[in-house]
Amino acid sequence: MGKQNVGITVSKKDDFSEWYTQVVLKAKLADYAPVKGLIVLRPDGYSIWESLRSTFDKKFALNGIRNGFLPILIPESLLGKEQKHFAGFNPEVFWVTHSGTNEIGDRLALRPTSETLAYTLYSKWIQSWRDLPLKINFWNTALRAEIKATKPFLRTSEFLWQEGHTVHSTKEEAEKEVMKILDIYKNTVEEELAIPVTTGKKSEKEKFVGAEYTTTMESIMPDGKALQMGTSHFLGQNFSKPFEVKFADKDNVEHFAWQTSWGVSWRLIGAMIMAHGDDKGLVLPPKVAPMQVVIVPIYKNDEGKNTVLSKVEEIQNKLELKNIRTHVDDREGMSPGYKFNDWELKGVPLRIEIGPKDIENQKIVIAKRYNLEKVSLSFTEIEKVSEMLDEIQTEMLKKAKEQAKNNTLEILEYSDFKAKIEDGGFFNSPWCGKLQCEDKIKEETGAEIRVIPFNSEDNTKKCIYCKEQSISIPIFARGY
RNA sequence: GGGAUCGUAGUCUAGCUUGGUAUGAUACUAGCCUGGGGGGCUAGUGGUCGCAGGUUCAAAUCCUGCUGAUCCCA
Repeated sequence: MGKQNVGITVSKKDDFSEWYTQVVLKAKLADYAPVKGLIVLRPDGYSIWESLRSTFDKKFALNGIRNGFLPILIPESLLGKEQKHFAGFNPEVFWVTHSGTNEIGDRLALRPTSETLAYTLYSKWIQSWRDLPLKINFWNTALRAEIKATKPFLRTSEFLWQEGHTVHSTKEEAEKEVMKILDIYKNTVEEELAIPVTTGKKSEKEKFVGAEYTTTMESIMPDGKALQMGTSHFLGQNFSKPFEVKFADKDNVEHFAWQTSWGVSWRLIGAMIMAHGDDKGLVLPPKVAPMQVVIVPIYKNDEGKNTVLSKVEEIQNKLELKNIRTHVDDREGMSPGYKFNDWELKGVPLRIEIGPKDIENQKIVIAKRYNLEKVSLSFTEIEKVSEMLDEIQTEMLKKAKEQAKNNTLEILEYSDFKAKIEDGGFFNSPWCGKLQCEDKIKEETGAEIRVIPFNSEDNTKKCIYCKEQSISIPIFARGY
């Protein structure tokens, strides 16, 4: 068997974009669908999504949020109820105009997001302060016709996500909810996917259309581009007014409610691929890996095979008792070397090798995917695999944090900004708060304000563009 | 939004200029040998050449339209 085209044929450093696409396809996470801009998730890709979903569901439940389901079609009359919101989404909406051969009068949108639909229903469901807070999350897909070149997980015309929509009786409670969700997002991404994020607010220019303000978490990818990892919006009463989401308070006065919406998508999978993968392929954080340990038995003849396989089964049972997701690669007719490369391409965190030599020495060989180290363990130390997985998870986050730190620069001079933007990275640069400067910087450098980190207010510096007094130090970067 | 490149077996590809039903590798199937880092030999399977139309006795090849992908720039 040749090695041509089986593995990743470019290096992550030299051709990041091609590298990414190859990893997605060759690790069998996803494939292209026969329609422009759409992808298909394969079991290994979907399994990662299911793992994230189950973690989020647990955390949402602890916060009093339950899951619901909304239909995919939204009548145009509803979608257009909040003007700014509609104007923002309209260019990328897919429309259903016919049922069979009959034209539909009020054409139907394939949901680009569900605010308008959800709030139409919320207005029916909410009458009293006793009905609040109302907190529902929806796991579904959203459709937005992408004009730009698409990329699996990062930009596709249909994407898997969750959208949460909550309603509160007070502004304070709603704002608190926005932050609670952002916190859940941050700790889940850091703990499960081992990707560090920076949280803060979006600028007025970049906020969600229809929101009072948008909070966000952003990450810097190894190629120096920023990726939005999730957003949590404070909607104020911008939707409750047009959609009449009203409630009678304890004093019997009718009030418009205060709302939030928030979402993360399968983009997180794309971020995980970029953050941790290497020239051999995918590297999965143990917590979300569909298989955490793969065992490759090695033997020369039937007799050796029986001895090895019975030991393999014993080890597999021990690991499974500790709830470690274990797979035995007993495929015939493939050399061990082929299997090693195959599992490395697919990013399985730990590989155990057992052959005649190991049986003789009462030991196994364990290879760690994230740093390609091999160590040996005696048969009596099998339970250490649990600790190794935890350690790998920790080390991966640590490594990603260092990477992010190296990609973050303090830039005070615009000439410096322009000179270094080609290499990418997060730039901490003072800003006066004016849209004009933000626009000019975007126009001249392609960089935008990705996030204004919490506690980044600073009026002691000069705006990177106009030199007037700064109000904060946002993070500028080119984005995906 | 602007530009460039490309679509031939699961994958990568030759052939296209100068029209004659497709080349090679790899993968896949079977058997034997192998087996601790992408194995060897032998014999097989697999393609309406992205889609639709046109020119022609004849189209992967020439023409038109459509569609999809990749990369670069704002």
